Amino acid sequence: MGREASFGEFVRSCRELKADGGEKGFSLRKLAERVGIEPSYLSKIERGQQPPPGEETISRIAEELGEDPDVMLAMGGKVSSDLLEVIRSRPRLFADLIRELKNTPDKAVLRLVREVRDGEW
Amino acid sequence: MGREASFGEFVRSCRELKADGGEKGFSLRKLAERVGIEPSYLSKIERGQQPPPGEETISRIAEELGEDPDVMLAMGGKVSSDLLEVIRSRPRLFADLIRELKNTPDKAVLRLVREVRDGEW
DNA sequence: CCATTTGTGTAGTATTTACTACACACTACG
DNA sequence: CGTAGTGTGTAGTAAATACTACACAAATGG
Repeated sequence: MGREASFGEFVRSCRELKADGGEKGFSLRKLAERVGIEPSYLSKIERGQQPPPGEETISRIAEELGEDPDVMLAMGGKVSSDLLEVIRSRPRLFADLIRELKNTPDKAVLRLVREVRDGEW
Repeated sequence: MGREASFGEFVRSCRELKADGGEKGFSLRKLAERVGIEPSYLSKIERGQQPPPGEETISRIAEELGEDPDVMLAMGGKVSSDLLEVIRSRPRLFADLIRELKNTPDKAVLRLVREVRDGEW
């Protein structure tokens, strides 16, 4: 129940911030409509009464709320399927890399990302 | 049907190699017993008539056949849950890294893995 | 030739996932 | 005051997931 609740709480707080922030159109019902799900379903999700929805739905919620889809997916206990695809294409390589980086501090990983991006090798 | 079939074919060929290689105890039934599933189920999986089994079962099959679990999971269209856990713990970091590495050649990724392992930073 | 072992066919099932549909009560506002 | 919009409760469902149980026919082996 822990993860479901925190996911829902996060969605709700994001939505209420948007709503209070003058940007109208973020009542529970409006968000549900924009995302394409039933209001009652979203209500249950926000209160942790229902587990987080599917990947597509989480991504659409994140998009509507201006949040990072990967972060929101993570809170929902999922990982974007395009990332899974990358891993599955070269499982040995990525399994090793990710396990190696498991206990590596953020800073070092971040540096690695930049190294790769800038092609410093 | 493509992925399911190739997964099954791979399992079958591994098993038959083991069986023909003198190492007894790798008939379909024996493997099924060792893994803890019904023979008929394994039979259908090997022939691609049934989609690949769950993560735990795939891992046990790989273990029994002396194959790499990550590779076998990948063939079954899955990614080990411990890797997912690592990604979910720092989604922004790992999402960026993995997408960055999507089109990076094996050699370069491998070098990265070694760099991390040897702590060259 | 009889018992065992082998792979396979058929017919299910329990659980999880990812939702919908509709009715209800409360509040707000014009 | 009514009506529009708000969140929520109840009661479902279709499809996917991950299997089991049992029976059968062909091959194998002592």
